[in-house]
This record gives sequence, C-alpha cells and structure tokens, in this order.
Amino acid sequence: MAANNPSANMLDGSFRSLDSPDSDDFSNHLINFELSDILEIDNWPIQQDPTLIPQYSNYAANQVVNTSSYHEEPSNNIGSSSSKRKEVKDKVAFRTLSQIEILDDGYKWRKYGKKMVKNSPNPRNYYRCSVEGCPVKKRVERDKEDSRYVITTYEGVHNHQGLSPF
DNA sequence: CGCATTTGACCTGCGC
DNA sequence: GCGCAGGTCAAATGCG
Repeated sequence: MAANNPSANMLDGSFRSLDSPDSDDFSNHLINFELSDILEIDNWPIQQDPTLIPQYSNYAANQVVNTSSYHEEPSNNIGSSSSKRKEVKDKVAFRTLSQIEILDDGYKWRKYGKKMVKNSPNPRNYYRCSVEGCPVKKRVERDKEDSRYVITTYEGVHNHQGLSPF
C-alpha cells in the first residue's frame, strides 16, 4: 500500500484518495467527508482546549459538533475494588463518511494488527503512531450498518507535534 | 537497503 | 474453571 504522505494538507476538508480506485459513491479522487457523529469517550481534551483539535483530526476542526456523548466508562466506581481499574486514557471516536479508511490526519500511523469483530462483518484495523514515545493508538472500523461510514477511534494524546503546521 | 504492511498465533480480561 | 472476544506481537514479504 502506498505510504502516508507527510505533506498532507486537508485543511480544506477534502482528502486525496491514497490508493482506492474503487470509484463507487465518490467519483473524484478527493474524498469529501462528513462528520456526522462525534462520540465522546471519557474526557475529550477538545472541550477543554480547542487547540487540541488538530491533534486528533484537523479536518474535523471546523465541523466539530457535540451531537452525542458516548462515555465508555465502566461505571462501577462505587465498588470496593475501584483501585483495580487501570489508568483511563483519552479516547475519542469519530464517524466519518469516507470510502477510504486511511485518513491522513497529519500523523504517521503504522498498522500493527487486524481483527475480525463479532459485532461487525467488517474487520477492525489497529494503528499506532510511528513516532517513538507516542502512546497514541488508532482503531479504524467500518460501520456495521453503513459500510460507507468509517469509525475512527483515537486513544491517547500525541506528545509531539504532528506534520501539520498546527 | 529500510521500513511499512500483512497475517497468524499468542495473551489477557470478562462472562458464564 | 473454561470459553469467547478483543487486543497485541512478531516474522515474513513487498514496495519505495
């Protein structure tokens, strides 16, 4: 597969298809995405500091809308064994209308695994930031109902500057 | 030549 | 305690 281009400039909200000549719904090489839903998991830093938006998805920066909040919290803090829980990292899930799953958000991702989930007929891809020391992980999965939608889940925060001028 | 991708196997956690 | 599902690692291969 073609490597991610570090010189991505999708600030206008459009992507160039890296290597998907499928040409189904999208006729052009530029993929116009629509951020239909933003799932908030745990503490979303964006709400605290809007400048962090580009770190997650600079293409969604202008379209961030708090539609629904999805907290993936165990909700069992009122137990006796509350210290058993490991550190909760920042997790953000995006659902974008895109034919390609590899959305270049300005960071270099290295795929480290692929798994077939039971809930979904589509496989789930696991990506990790290529930058050493960056604990950020990305999980890409196609929507179970609408394969046109791609659910991208970011986990962690980049401790370095991306390739974008942000 | 170096690095990213691929695929299968292995490990861990949770539920029953 | 066992089984299932999810998540991660590692060796091999292909491509740039």
